[in-house]
Amino acid sequence: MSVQAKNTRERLIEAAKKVFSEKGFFESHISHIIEEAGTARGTFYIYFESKEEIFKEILKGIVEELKRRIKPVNVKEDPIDQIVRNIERILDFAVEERELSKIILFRSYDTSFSTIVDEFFKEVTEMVKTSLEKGILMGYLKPVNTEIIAQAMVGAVKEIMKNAIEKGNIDTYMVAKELVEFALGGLWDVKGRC
Amino acid sequence: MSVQAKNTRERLIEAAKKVFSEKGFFESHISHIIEEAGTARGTFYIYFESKEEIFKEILKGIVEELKRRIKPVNVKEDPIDQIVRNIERILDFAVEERELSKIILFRSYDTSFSTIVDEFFKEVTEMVKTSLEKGILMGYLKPVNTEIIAQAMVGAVKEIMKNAIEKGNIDTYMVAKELVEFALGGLWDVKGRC
Amino acid sequence: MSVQAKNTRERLIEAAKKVFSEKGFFESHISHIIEEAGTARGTFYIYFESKEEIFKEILKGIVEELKRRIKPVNVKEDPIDQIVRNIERILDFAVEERELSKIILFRSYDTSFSTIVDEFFKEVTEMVKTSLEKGILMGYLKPVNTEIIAQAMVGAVKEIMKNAIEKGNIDTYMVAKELVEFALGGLWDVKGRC
Amino acid sequence: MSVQAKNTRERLIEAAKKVFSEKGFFESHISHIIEEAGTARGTFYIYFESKEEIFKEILKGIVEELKRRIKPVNVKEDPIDQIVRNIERILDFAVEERELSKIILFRSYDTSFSTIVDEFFKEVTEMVKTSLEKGILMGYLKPVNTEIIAQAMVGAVKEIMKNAIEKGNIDTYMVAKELVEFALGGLWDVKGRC
DNA sequence: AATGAATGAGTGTTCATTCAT
DNA sequence: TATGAATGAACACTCATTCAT
Repeated sequence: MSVQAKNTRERLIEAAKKVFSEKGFFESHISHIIEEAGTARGTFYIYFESKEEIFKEILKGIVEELKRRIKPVNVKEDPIDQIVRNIERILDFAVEERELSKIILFRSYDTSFSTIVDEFFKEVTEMVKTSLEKGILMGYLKPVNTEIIAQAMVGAVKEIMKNAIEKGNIDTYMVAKELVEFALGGLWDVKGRC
Repeated sequence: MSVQAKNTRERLIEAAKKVFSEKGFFESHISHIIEEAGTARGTFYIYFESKEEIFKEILKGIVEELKRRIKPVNVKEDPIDQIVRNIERILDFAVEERELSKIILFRSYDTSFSTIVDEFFKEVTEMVKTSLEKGILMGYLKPVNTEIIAQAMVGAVKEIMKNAIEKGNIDTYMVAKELVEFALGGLWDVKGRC
Repeated sequence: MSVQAKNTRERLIEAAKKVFSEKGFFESHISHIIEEAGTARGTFYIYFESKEEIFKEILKGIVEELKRRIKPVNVKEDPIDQIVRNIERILDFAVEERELSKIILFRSYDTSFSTIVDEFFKEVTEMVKTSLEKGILMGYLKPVNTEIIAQAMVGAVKEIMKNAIEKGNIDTYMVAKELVEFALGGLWDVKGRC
Repeated sequence: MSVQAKNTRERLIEAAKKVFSEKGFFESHISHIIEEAGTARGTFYIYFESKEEIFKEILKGIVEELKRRIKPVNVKEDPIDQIVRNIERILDFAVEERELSKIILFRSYDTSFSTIVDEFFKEVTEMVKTSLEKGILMGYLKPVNTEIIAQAMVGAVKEIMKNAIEKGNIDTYMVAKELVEFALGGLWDVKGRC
């Protein structure tokens, strides 16, 4: 694959990301992508077998990047801060890569692709659940229904991501911190209660 | 409109709900709907102007039903219990009307329809935000960033709904209660802290 | 056939005339006709076998009426005046029955119907041709190419009819006279020529 | 646009001319045109946006060609001969381009297209009217009702055109001359009258 | 590698006609 | 007679994909 070719492929991917993020899978047409990329119709099919393929590649890229941003919590440092940082990095992705984030959070895609995204969120939910269980076992956390609470927490972050995409420039660290504090401390004002 | 006609229309709506919930808007075709309903092609167009129209009607129905299930919290009774009941009713919808719930939570639809659903969730978020502000003012709740927390809570319920749809028979009251307790009390085990 | 029935049939015919005159054959739909007539869909098919049939009936009615208005020229009275009167009556039809006239002069219809109208105009052309031949034989008229001139005269009247339909209230006798005088005397100003 | 493309487009136009001339606008279907042209369905839509578009293009072409054949009468040469030549060229069009002529003179088309053709004939009528007025002012022609006579003359030529289309090979110069002589001299045999 | 003209299966939609009530 | 719900063949148009150059 020559440099030129690599450029063409890259151009198509970038174009597709833009188009998919604006219109979703179904309302994006090959004509939109090649027009945006400035290539001919046939050129698209040199690099990609189908519309499905390029979409899947983009989708997998998004999921990989998101996974990369979630780092396992180690015991050497403050676990709470590590969780905040993980959420911060996820929100950063929403802000930095608005187009890509839109694709998985706002835009519609073929039922057959859902597994890719759903799988990812399920994995994350499982991770959170395991962490909660650990925290409970260690006596730090209340003995909650970990499955439910894990789902709730993932749903919460997703929704905040959506808002981050729309708002654009938010203080992701602050938001992540607020979220974690809320999850840990809850809403009750306990000042005078103990 | 005769009884027949009402039945036919109803049959088409029911068929469409099923088809849309399985395939989403784009991959659902008129042929699928009429086959499911057992009517002729032309019959569909007696009752609906287009595929868009019937989808919109179904979407609006879902949103209306969800709104109906969210009752304003009054001061005469325990507010916490009322919130739990609201969430319970929403989760009940996910369990009772799995197909309809799938449409708005899992399936893809035309960008032009998103507003209907998005508007609804924005309204709910706004409601939650206002409630939080009231609780803070009355000194019951901590002074949190109400916008962020409201979004987080709505996202949490959405995610739990998704799980309810998939799981099928869950104890919605218990789940709602768990969720509210988590939101109020947080995760920190405070037994020995005060 | 009861009186009621006759009324229904008549109502459908009148409605069809109006609709056909506005939209032509192809863009007129059964729904337009029954809406205008205030009958049910099925009622239409009690009285007419098809859209074609009712159109044909109307078309034939128009042609019959036009034929009725063209009276053979007799030798007892001034032949020129009789011709003027014939043309006047044709133009009167255009003015009195604008809708019907529109159908044959402006609106589009199925190729299979053209014969009905074309036949009529051909007959008229033949009549004019025969008259011209007679006039030439009797020495009143110049020895022209009767076929060409007959066609020209029929075409002239058709075009004047179209104008009569559009203008609405014109002095049809005057126009008919002007036309005949032109045909007989031509345009050359011969005042000083003989 | 490549040579191929131009050929394909041309082929479609030629096919459409043939089909439209045989069936009129409404009874011509895309399938007829592409079958005649020997292209695939989609190919049609590469070159034309819709059935309406290709029809309009053809219609406009006809009107343009007809306009091209009507040359303004100049004073340097015999005006009568120039008029004869104009009519001759119009009749030549009917003979040379029978298919195209059929489209505007015999075949049915959407009401929305009529303006294109009507406009043309109105323009021509206006031209004739102005010429008549000039002739009257210059004392060559009798003071007739120019509007009526102009219409009559246009209608006459239209009808002769129709005949030319059907007959096929006629002496267009002779017919044009006959027509003009008739218009100028009328039918009265004036041999013994002055 | 790159092009872009050509393809054709597949969509939504229309509308004259039928028929049970 | 009258109704109007139901029918389905037929139509214009779309768009992912192919392939000769």
